[in-house]
Amino acid sequence: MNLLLENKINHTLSQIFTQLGLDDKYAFVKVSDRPDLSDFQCNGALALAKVAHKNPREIAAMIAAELQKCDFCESVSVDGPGFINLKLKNEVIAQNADKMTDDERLGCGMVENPHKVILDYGGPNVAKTMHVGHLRSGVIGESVRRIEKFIGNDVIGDVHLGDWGTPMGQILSEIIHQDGNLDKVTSYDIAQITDFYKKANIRCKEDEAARENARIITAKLQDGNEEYRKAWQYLRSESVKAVKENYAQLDVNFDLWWGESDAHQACQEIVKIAREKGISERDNGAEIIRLEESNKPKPPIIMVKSDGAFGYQLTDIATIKMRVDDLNAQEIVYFTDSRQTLHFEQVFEATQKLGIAPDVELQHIVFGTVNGADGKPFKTRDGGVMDLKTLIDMSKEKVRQSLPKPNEVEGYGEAEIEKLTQQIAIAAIKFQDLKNTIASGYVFELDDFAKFEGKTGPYIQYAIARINSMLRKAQANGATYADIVLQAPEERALALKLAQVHNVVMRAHTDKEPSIIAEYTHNLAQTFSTFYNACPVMNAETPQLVGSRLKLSKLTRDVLKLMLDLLGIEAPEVMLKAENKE
RNA sequence: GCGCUCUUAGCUCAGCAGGAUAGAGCAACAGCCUUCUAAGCUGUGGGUCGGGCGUUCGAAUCGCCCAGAGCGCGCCA
Repeated sequence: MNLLLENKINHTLSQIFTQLGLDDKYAFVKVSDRPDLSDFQCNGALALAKVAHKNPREIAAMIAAELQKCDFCESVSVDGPGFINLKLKNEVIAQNADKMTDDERLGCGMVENPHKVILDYGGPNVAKTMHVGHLRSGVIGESVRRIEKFIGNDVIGDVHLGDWGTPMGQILSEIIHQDGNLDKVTSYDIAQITDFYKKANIRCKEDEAARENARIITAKLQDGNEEYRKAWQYLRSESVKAVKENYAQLDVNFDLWWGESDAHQACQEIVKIAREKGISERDNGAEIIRLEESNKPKPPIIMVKSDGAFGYQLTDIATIKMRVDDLNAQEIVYFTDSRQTLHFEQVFEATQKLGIAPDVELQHIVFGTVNGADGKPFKTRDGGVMDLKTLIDMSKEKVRQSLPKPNEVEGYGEAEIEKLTQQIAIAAIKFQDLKNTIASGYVFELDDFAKFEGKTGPYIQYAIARINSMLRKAQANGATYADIVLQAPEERALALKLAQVHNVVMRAHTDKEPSIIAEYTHNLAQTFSTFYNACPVMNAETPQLVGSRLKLSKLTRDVLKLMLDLLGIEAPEVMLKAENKE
């Protein structure tokens, strides 16, 4: 496959560096910080000068002189303390865009050595309502799953349901507390189940005896008590149903619906391995694994609690073993908020001590919590958490107001309008989340999720819809595509922006950072809008120019759609507007 | 008490393997619909990059100190 612009430059640069006897690790360009001076810049001379104690401008001049000879540069200059600025020939950028059009991957490469990666995201719990706090993990995980798949990795998304801890005992004990037994369990719907859970939670917080009782039931459940198992099974399946509905709305998908309970068997194996390796010990009735205590002391892993139940770290360790043994995982990535940092440090260290996942890369991607205006994890005005469904409904209602009523527009009845509403509302919600870098928490502004202007999902969908409309008209007029030529600065800027797509996707992949794609997508849509405003397409001066701009627009549309797809966002064919909308 | 993370424009956030004039969206203000969807475009104003010291030719970016905020610290998950 032909190298795309930026890679082609890097490749050439690398050859030049080697030829000059310079360390080629600095042989790369980045998109210029000074678009007035250049398309790309290389800061390598500055870094090299530092280690070699030489004049950066001299080194830069040497490199620039060689670069001068290559066939793709319009101009090469050394500026400031030693920046190498290069401007590309218009034809080179144009040809690059043409090549992208011919490629079904739009110029995006794949990884050289694909491997098997398990993504652990979502993590909803049985009997707990899904709220806005669950949004991030699911939405980010889904996007990373798509990115990994696209670049060629064999990826499995696992929801890793929270279905096995003390909360299970709590809810069972609460039902028994209220009903006297578990006979009526199978008649309860999800609303009642979550209600039981809430009450169980409150009672266990206040009442020592209730806590103790829940603990006993948990242990019995895990031990295989048939009555408890049956009731639990039902609660689990009802919860999964509700969770699936929520995720379906958001278009968040999983390949596996494993839960903590599935690791039960493997937990016992881990305990055995730990004993054989002599790394476990008894402590106050519990069985533990001690961890590093000198440099950065960590509390030990409590494998088996003094009441006989397995600790939750053990469940995660056992799950790693299963993923390695049964799924041949080579990389496992967890997506949780920052509160679990220590937990995963413990789990990873213990996994290493146990030797159950040699050569497997374990990674914990930490994201900040979704916060309210007070900087604390988001709560609604009445102090509760807002559930996911409410959020989605609010966004949908806002979208509905901006759309025509069913059958106001020909071909758009109830079903079509509903689908449009769904697509736009979900785009607004997901993009609002994905545009933030993973690591930082963000403040949840309810209004932002129903905003469609500026850096939002609908803004990008709108750009796509306009191009679609243009392409439809072009087809009706019998216009055809032609080789891309770049005359106006706006079309040059657009073609140059398009050339970045491969690197953007690769960066999003290595950093596991969908926001890089979100940022780029918005930027590309913006660049297109500027072009669209400045350069008439259908009414361009010559048929050749019409064809060129048409092709450039179509390429933009395809890249935007691909990017949205990698974010897990759909692009509707059209964006309709309500009559009364200004 | 110990540890981790954060503090950039009025608001929400980028930028951080040191580098040229610190960016975007929102909000504010001024323009642009008899030509391809105005959910759009163009322009203006707005910043002691929490504070201080240091390393460096050069610091939002690296180090130390201080202040403020959040989170976590063996039987909850």
